[in-house]
Amino acid sequence: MAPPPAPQTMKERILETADKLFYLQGIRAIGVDTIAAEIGISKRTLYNHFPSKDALIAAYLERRFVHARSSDKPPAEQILATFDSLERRFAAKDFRGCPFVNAVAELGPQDRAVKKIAIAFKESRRVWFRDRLTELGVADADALATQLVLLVDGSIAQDLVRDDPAMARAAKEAAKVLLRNAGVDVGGGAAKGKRS
Amino acid sequence: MAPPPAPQTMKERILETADKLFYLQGIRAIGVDTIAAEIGISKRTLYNHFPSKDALIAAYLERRFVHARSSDKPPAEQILATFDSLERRFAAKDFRGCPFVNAVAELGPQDRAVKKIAIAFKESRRVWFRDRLTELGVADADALATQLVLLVDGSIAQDLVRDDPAMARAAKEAAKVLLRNAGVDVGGGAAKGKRS
DNA sequence: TTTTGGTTACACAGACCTGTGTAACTAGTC
DNA sequence: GACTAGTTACACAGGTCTGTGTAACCAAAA
Repeated sequence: MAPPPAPQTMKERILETADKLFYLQGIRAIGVDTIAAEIGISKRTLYNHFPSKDALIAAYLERRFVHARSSDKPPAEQILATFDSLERRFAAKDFRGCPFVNAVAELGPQDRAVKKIAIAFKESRRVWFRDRLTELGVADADALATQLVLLVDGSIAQDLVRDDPAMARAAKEAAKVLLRNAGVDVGGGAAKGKRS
Repeated sequence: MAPPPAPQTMKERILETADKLFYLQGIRAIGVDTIAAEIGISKRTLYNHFPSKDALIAAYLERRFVHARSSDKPPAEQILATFDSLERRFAAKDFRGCPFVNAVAELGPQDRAVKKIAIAFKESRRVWFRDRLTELGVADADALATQLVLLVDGSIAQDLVRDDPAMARAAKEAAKVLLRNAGVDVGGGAAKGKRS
């Protein structure tokens, strides 16, 4: 269960450090010198592993692209658990928004490569939601999945500027309403009614 | 009603151009040289009007901070119209996300000044929603207002990476469900039920 | 006309950036 | 021991950036 003692390769160490600095401080704000210095290697070594900073940026984003997995818990629970995990991440003080959105924001629209992977990531999450909703027998799973990712990305953006983990809880409450409205049982009463 | 023929001041011309370039290409991506060149003035003139690039950035964000006004239309309509206007803006090809979120994303967390104005903007929009909801007699206007801004920011983030104006429509549909759930009449049937 | 305020052209300091070139060093391997 | 692969230190080219200094210029006001 514990990952192997990790005889971490040089490439991995570079990526790990680039990840930390790029994500926390911004891609444009960090030079390759800084990354090399942080690890304690020479800039030359870094360039021996990555042909350019662009390649390093691409690898950084690829590495951030973790595909969500589905557990054996009930789909509705899985969906709502997404927002709980979001809240935990917001509470951590090394959270700084969605790396893909940030990358698109700071690298601009002309960087096709970055945009492509960002789109892929967003779509993968939407599909994950959709599949869970389909399992639940929701009629228009596609539309509802889109609405759920809006709540996810909205809470991320809000937390980025406000540093308020409660945004995740607000998103979860909204998600519950949307799910109930689609006929999904999420506990705590039927669709309508502001009773208590 | 029409604004005066605008004997635009130098300062205004600089701000206007800075706005266009900062917003479309990114704050870090644009140098003061570029802005001056675009207007056809010397860099010296620019620095005669703004003491530093930071000051220009601050002024750029201040200028973007337009307070939403409320019309005399019914509050529910006003709320939903927000998403229509969002969709129109998404469709325009010079839309590139929320300038405040983008600024925070690319300038990093240490830039207190930028973060402050970004927070103020986000909060002003939340308050606008809340006030409309209070007019409607919604019980927990605060909570619902937060959920609505999540939908707004979520659709903006999604459109930024996907260039898909339909995100605004999806947000609007979700907003309708949330409003109905709070007892607001938004036309098209009562709260629950997927009847057509 | 003279003065004055804003402007221009242009050079430049000082910093930082990406990326390369090179010679020396330090393992491990045959 | 000899060979090899990866690494290091370091200089440097060539570019960009912010911000300043300076002398000339131009137009409108006094």
